[in-house]
This record gives sequence, C-alpha cells and structure tokens, in this order.
Amino acid sequence: MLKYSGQTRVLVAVDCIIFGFDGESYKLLLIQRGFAPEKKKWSLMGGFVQPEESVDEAANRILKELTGLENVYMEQLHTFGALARDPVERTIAVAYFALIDIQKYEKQLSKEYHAEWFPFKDMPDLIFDHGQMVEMAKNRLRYKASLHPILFELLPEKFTLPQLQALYEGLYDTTFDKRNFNRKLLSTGLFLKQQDKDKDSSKKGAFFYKLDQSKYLTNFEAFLKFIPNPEKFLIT
Amino acid sequence: MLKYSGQTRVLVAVDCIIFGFDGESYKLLLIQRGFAPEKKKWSLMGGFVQPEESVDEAANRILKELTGLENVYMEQLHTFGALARDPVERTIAVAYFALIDIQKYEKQLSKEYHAEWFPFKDMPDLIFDHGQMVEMAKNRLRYKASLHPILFELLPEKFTLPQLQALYEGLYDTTFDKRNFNRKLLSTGLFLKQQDKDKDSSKKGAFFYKLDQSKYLTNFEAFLKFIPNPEKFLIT
DNA sequence: GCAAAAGTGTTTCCTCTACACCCATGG
DNA sequence: CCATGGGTGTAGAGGAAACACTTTTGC
Repeated sequence: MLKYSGQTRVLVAVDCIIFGFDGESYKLLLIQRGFAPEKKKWSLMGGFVQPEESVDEAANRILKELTGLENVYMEQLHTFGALARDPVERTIAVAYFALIDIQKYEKQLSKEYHAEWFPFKDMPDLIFDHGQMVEMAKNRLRYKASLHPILFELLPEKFTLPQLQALYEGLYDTTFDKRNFNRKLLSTGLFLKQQDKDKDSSKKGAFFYKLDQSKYLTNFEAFLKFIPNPEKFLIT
Repeated sequence: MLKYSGQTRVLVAVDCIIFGFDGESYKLLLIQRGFAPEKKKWSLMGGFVQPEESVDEAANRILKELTGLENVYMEQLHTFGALARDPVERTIAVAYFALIDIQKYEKQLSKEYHAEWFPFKDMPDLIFDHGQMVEMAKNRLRYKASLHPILFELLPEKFTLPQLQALYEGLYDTTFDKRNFNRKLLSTGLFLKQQDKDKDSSKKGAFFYKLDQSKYLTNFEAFLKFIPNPEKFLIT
C-alpha cells in the first residue's frame, strides 16, 4: 500500500476518566503507574492505540482491562495535543469519560493495576495533563447532566428518589428542594415505580424506581432541564 | 531522549469545518483536492500535524493557510479514529470547526486551493468521513448556539436585527416571531444600538447594532436560551 | 400612494419556585 | 412513643408564547 511520504507519525494514547457514585459522593478510578516515567504516581487509566483497533475500540479495551465492564456509557471528551504533554515522547491523547455503576466493576482487576477510587475532594496530583483532563470531564458531565438523562448510568438498576437526589446534589455540590426535585424528575416519565422499598437507609423505607428502558433510550438525547439555574454551576 | 518501545506511531491530521453566513444561508468552505487519493474530489481543508506544533496550532495554521484569518473562533469538534477512514494509510483526524465572517477571508488564498463556499442544501459528496464530520459540526453548532452567544462570530462588526434573525432562522431552518425574538436577544444586554441604519435591504432601513465587547467576552459562556423549544431541533 | 420591510405592547398561559406538614417504621 | 427520613400540595411570581397594527420611505 502507498503511504503519505515525508510526514511524521506520532504515538496516540487513550485516557479514560472513570466516574462512579457510591451514594454519598462522586469518585474517580485512578491507577498507580507501574512503569516509568512517573512510576508510582497516580494517573488515569490509559494505553496506546494499537494498529488493529479504532480509537473508540481502544477506549473500550482500556476500560474493560481495568473494570471488566463492557457496554458502558462512554463518550469522547477531548483530544490533548500539546507538544510536551508527555516528557518521554510526543504523544497525542484522546480522552474519554465513562460512567459506571460502582458496584459492578471487578475489584480483582483494580487490584492488579493498583487502582483506587478517589472522591473529587480528595484527589492526588496526577501525572502529565491528567488533572486538566479530569477538570474538563467534570465540567462536561455537569453540563450534560443538566440537560440530559445521563447520570442514571451511575446507579444500579433499582434506585430510590432520595438516592437520585443525592446523585444530582453531589454533582453540583448543592442541595435541592425535594418536592420540586421529585416533581421535575418524575415529570419526565422516565421512571417506573416499583412495589418494593429500600429499607436500608431509613425506617419508613423509600420506594424503588427503575428506568423505563424504552423511554430512556428514545429520550436519551432529549433536551430537558434537570437542575434549576444551571448557569450558576456550569462552565462551557 | 528515551522513547516508548514497541508501539506503533500513526499519522495525525487536522480537518477544519469552516462555517460562513452570507445573510441568506449558511455555507461551508470546501476545497478541491489537488493530490491523490481522491484528487479533484471535494474535501474539508486539512493537513498533518507537524512535529513542532501542537494539534491546536496545526488547526490554526491550516485555517490561516486557506482563509488568511487568525484569532478566529475555532473549537475542537471530535477525533475520528476509525481504522480505514483514510484508505492510504492509517490516519487519525482531529476535526475542528471555525466560524468566520464570510466577508473577511482572502479570496486569493481560496483560489489557490480551488476552494468554494457551498450552502448546506447543495453540498457535494466529500471524501473519506468528511461528510460525517460536517454533520457532527452542524449538530454541534445548533446545539451550542441554542444556549450560548456564538453565532455573532459569523457576522460583520455591524449588523441589524433582521440580519440576526435570519442568522438564527437559517441555522434551525425555521422562522421565529420577530417581536419575541428581538425582545429575547436584546434582553441579553449584549447589543449596542448604533445611530446609523442599513438602508440596503429595505426602504425604511434597519438600525445597526454592535456587540458590547466587554459583556460579550464575559458572557461568552453564559447559559442562555436563545431559541424556543430547542428540543425540536437538537441532536446530542 | 402604495408596496415592502422595520419596529413595537399586551394578554394569556404555564412553568418555576418557595414553602411546611403528615406518614411510616424501627428501635 | 419518639426520632428519623420519606412523601406530598399549593399559591405566587416570572418568563415564554401568541398575536396585529403603525411607521418609514423609495419607487
């Protein structure tokens, strides 16, 4: 096969910002690098794009390596192409962010990679420009979640309204009026009330809900206003 | 300098989706490729990322080569990494979209590249995955413009309210009530009414407005609702 | 004087917000 | 029986949408 001549080829890496929510706070899954440079420093899970896979496939492969999960919500975030972002050799990084149910990932794999979940408030310094990637991913998630039903990817199949509220309040680091919040969420018609209750977190117990999968899939890109006064919270 | 060993390096290209608005309709600046493969076919303006420039710098260089313009609104759109997107050799493309004042570009340069402006309705088939890039860029622009003051980048310094309305109506391929539209736009406080009128497009003449640059810059990322019922028009 | 486009106000409706009490249960 | 968290309704304010006529002026 002919090639383009006289052009320089560069390394292309994929880095994954992996979000989880434990009912209390948002967390990111980070790994401790096992190799130089910056060995032992904390980093996003990443890897180089291989010759026989697309960039999207590389992202899914890398996510699966660390979490064991497939068919997870993942979206391309941004491509980072500064000259010296990797001191070893010029590398262009395509960043993706993923939302996973924190219960589902395989702890075993995490151990192999020396991975840990870090809450937003308590994040270590990251190598290279990974801190910048994380900031951008947080902003993007806040932005998108204010308009689209996306955060449910972080929850297990069954969840309660108080859990849902904690999910939104955690992301925007604020509190919402529960009457208004419940009304708004339920008015989307995306939720199916279940018969059973979650009795773990209160004496009365809170009813479980599930997503109405058919409506969820067709309304996934719907344009809804999930939080009041989004301009107070959003960047970009 | 040490290198990462055993990894494959690939070509990285930048492609620019260049939007313009001539008062009537939206257009894209396309070039006729002067080299194989797909010589003579229409294409986005693009080029390879060079060893001594960042990806963003490459995008600005490429935009300038074709239009002569610098300091133009440009935003990274998406990175396209399918395996066979370029039949010659594996190439990963970072797409950017730019909004320019169609009056300002240098026609001379366009000629050298055999460039032409094509209205949305009348676009030729494009090489590779450039058609897909264009679709994504149009969706992104519609999305972003519904919430943020961004379309003014397409207009000259002085513009009239009817021009502004045509700008929005053209993007969403619809019509708006001019009373509600003017009220909404003016209520942003972004516009300064000028003394003089544009007498070209009507007998009565329409007052010129300018952007209030200070407010424009600070509100650029503001979260405003520019069009009614955005859910009717938007994808992602 | 008339055609063509610019400009301007009001009413209605609906959505958003603020706000407080009762309910169910486990201990 | 009481402490804890879950669940619900309403009234008021503000924003969005629908709607039609007057103004200007070149021809």
